[in-house]
Amino acid sequence: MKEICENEKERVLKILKLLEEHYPNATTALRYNNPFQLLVATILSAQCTDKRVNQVTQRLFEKYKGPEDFANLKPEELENEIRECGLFKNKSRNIIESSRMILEKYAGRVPDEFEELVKLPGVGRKTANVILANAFGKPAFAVDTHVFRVSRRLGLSDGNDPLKVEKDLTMRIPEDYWIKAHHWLIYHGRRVCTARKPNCENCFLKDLCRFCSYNF
DNA sequence: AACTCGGGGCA
DNA sequence: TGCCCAGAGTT
Repeated sequence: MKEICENEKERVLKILKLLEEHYPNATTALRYNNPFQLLVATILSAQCTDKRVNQVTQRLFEKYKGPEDFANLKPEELENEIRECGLFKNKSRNIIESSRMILEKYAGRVPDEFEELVKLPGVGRKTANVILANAFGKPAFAVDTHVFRVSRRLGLSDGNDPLKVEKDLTMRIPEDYWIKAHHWLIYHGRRVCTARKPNCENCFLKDLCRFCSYNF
């Protein structure tokens, strides 16, 4: 039993090492370390590429900096600024309402506790963890659809819901890898381990992957 | 659990 | 041109 666990630990570390080799430039996808600006950028990132979010926020933050600038915007004004990110009506309303809550309830500061963050409209489990990890340097593993799918295929988790996957990943991956691993798994999920037709034949992880072991 | 929001990416 | 998506909220 102990031997199996040791082998599994080694397998996880090998996976991480290969991911690091192949995706050396994985950084925080959204540039902003300022908690509020990261919050806005992360809300915008739903169902949208980070490349486009960065384009939009670069413009946006030249005009509007902090929650006081967003709180009094008319929804239509903000909608026009963020239209290219899609889902703009929801995102606009959520950003404005979150800005107001941050001003009224949190004295203009983005809260640094998970339970408070998820009270903000537009902030769910994934967004809250992105902010905790990247803006506040707190231990958190953000699980999005790519992380969820790829982790399960790799056998990093057998969880059927994002929360269980999150717990498994935090158990199995060393904490100083969490932010990087988040981006590695996303890149891999987009480039190779896609939802419908994963390119297992050319995958650099195929020898270590549960999904491939089971299917080939 | 299924539906909605939505412009952009990609085959 | 049609399908899908680096989520979250509502029913």
